[in-house]
Amino acid sequence: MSPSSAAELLARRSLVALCPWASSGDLLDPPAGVALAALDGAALLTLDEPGRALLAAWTKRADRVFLFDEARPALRRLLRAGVDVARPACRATLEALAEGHGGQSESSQICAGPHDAAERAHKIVHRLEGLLARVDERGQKKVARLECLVLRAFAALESRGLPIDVDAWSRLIDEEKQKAGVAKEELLALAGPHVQRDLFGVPELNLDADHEVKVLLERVTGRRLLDVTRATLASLDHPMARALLLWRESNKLVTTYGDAFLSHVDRRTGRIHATFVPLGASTGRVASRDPNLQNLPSDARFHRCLKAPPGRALVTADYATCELRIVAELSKDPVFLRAFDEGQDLHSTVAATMFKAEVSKTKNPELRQRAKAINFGLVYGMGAAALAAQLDVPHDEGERLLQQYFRTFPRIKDALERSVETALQKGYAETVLGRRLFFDPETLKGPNARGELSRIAKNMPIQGTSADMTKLAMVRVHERLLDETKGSAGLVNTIHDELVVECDEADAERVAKAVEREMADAHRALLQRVPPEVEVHVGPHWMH
DNA sequence: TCCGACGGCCAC
DNA sequence: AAACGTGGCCGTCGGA
Repeated sequence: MSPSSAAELLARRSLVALCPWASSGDLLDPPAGVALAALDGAALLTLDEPGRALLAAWTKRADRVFLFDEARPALRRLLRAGVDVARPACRATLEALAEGHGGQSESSQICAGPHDAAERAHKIVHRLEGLLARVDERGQKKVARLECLVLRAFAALESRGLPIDVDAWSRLIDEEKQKAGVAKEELLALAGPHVQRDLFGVPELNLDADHEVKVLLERVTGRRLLDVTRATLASLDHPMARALLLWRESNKLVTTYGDAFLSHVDRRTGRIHATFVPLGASTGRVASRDPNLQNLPSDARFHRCLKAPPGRALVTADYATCELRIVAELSKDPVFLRAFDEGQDLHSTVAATMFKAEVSKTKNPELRQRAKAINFGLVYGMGAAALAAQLDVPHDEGERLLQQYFRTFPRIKDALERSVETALQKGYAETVLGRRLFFDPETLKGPNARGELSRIAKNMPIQGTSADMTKLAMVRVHERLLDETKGSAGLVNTIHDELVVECDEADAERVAKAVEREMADAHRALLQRVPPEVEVHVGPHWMH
């Protein structure tokens, strides 16, 4: 088939399936060509210059939808060829929403050649109607629209990559190696003869082997241990436990964020091109891997290494107290709403209301701490035991606090219970956008199933609505920055309720305003009652 | 060489 | 730690 038949197809049809083929598995390499398919015809297009220009002219249009088998990797490849798809649709995404499971669809590899690509394009375009009907049956049409649109932003984000100062980062890791060594020496000195040494005096102790550590600590302290987690070790109040904790802290940084992490810095771009899985979590949250860019140490030393190149800047923007604002919106609790309307410190207000005392960050801070623990815990469907543990008070005190909380804020109790009711009656929990988490009837027959369902049903609408909001914000921010900066500015990371954008230094203030505005508008599109609060920082590096 | 389960721990 | 939600990565362990 000739380019002219591709041109004809693209002009004629507003929905076209598009499957790229490529010889390399590298997402930084552009595809060799694409297969196009509509219900009434098909064409192949090699991505040499005339083909590329033809395709790019059609894909950028808002009145043309391009259906992919797996959109995100395909969009990444196309971006490397200078082809941006404004309105992608994704078979795998729709499938996930129709099936009600997460996003790790059986990874359909890139097509090796035009034949495979043509076959796949034909297949998906003919299956689309049925697939959309199943999505609709599940009530996930609006969610599907957002999930498809946001793939463009994710592809661009992955393709752009996160900038990092590898040398500065490596120096931090070296420091941590040093600290880990010191901590281990300290620990060995404290252990003395309790640790065996081989012929050459090398201690036979593997601090990574929890069982060895447990045996050693039990011997030295004379106490029985249930486990060797941080909390247990801290409660021992023993110098050897403290040395072990210091070793763990540094060793964690060395193993997880050292060479293993830096191996993901791309040779060519010097940046990190992680994989983002938009439906990676059952709640609608995004997952990130290879590497995970959503659990980098919050330590400012590390954030300072995530640095824009010379002449460039990073804009960091996050939704302040996002989940508690969602709780306020869902419950319409007057105290919560008023606190947000008036810009009060919510934890202080909650503490003052439930304890009938004056509370601020400096006045009666222990009451504020209690309120804060409950505020966060309620988002997770926390029980009295967990609260008591968190606050280090007796169980009945935890019970009492929780009761007092729900007596003071009955609408919050009602809202949480409504979620559980819906889950039991309809079989799913739901976000503000209408994203649903369907409960598997099989797994709900276990003895602890009721409690688990209850916690998930309470948490999902909150966590999931936050995800709805951030994804909507990503779509808006991505489009706005394309319009305003012609692609010089763009997203480089997203962490649940935070966006990181890279731009020219000269544009930074304007970009910051645009990001703030789009995030606030995304909030308002979902939550009508509670006001948004977006915190924005501009700097040479990631600020949080 | 790979796999999965597990304990532990990083993030929100 | 815990009857506190969502993830991913590390190392060990036991097994193919």
